[in-house]
Amino acid sequence: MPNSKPTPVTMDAVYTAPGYLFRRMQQIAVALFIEECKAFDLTPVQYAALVTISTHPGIDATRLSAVIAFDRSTLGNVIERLETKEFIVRKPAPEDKRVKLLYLTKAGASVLNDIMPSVDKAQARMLQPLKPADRKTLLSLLTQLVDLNNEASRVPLRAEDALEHLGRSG
Amino acid sequence: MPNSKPTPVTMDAVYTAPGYLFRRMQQIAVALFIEECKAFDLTPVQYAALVTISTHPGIDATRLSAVIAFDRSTLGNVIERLETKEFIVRKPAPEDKRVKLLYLTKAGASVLNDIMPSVDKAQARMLQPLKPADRKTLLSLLTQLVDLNNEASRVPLRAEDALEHLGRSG
DNA sequence: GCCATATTGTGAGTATACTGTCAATTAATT
DNA sequence: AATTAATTGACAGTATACTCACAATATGGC
Repeated sequence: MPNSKPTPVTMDAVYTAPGYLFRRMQQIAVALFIEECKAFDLTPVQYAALVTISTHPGIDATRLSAVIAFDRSTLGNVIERLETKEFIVRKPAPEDKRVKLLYLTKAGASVLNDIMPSVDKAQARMLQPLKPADRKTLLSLLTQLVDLNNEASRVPLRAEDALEHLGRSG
Repeated sequence: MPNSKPTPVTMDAVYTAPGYLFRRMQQIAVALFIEECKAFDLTPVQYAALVTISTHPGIDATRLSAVIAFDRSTLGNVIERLETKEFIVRKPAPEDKRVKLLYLTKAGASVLNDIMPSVDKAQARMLQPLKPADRKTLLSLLTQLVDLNNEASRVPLRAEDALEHLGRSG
């Protein structure tokens, strides 16, 4: 062993690290989504928010952030942009003056309906290079890993059922 | 009006989408890295840049961005922060007045050496919830997928070998 | 009823991650 | 050699994604 550097660092320290691979796949996933959905002027996060408001009409921002595992502060900006595009509206909650409830507009429901095929296409393209069996394996492992690591993230996912017990009716 | 019957949207449109899972894992990966490495004041991206400058002393910003698949504009800010922390230095290239070459400082080499165990710990924690065999499977599939989807990302990875032909010596 | 505590939305601040554009400089073409 | 191309680093702008902090409001303990 020739004695020169303290630690022989190679690029493998980057390329084989799971964190690096997750970052790359996130980059690729966003790029494919934007490419397929460019006609709709919606980002992946805005799409997720829109879906959730569609399935949970009248949800508030804090609960929305928990349902899609999204930071509350960041979500404020996302909501603002969706409101500017007139895809959603904010209405003050009658029983709690702090809360603003979120609803889809007709335009929001329409764009959500129309964008679906493009979203599906983008999602399919992400896994397309793999063999079908490998796609299933990867999705299964990823789903497990995200679930088992849920508490490790700064903004853990709190699914809909759990939310009902966290609210005012707890 | 093409659609009289709107598609019944469920949260599965979000939760089972590969793009959503990749975003969650990226969130989790960053959170674990920051947690394990908080003593070193380095982000995952800054770490990757530092490793690459260590293995490629005198690399310039454009080439660095290609080697870690990182946007050139974003990288400018990353480099600036690493310079402020005095982990790297920028030196003007003698043969090309546009180029600034990047080198580790002693403090940079030191922090890179010291942070390694914490980085390894963070990387291990990301996959820890899976069985060892599943970890290998996931890593293998992820590596394949990132490689096969390389051109889909906005900033494709251009590995070191390819770079030598893109440079001045082509 | 009152006070400590918690929640909600919001704001500032930092750090990716991308799109453009731009001037300075270098390389390629004629 | 002179015009054109391409490259480099920098800047502005947008959008996540997180931190901490704050005022307004609501809740629970007493």
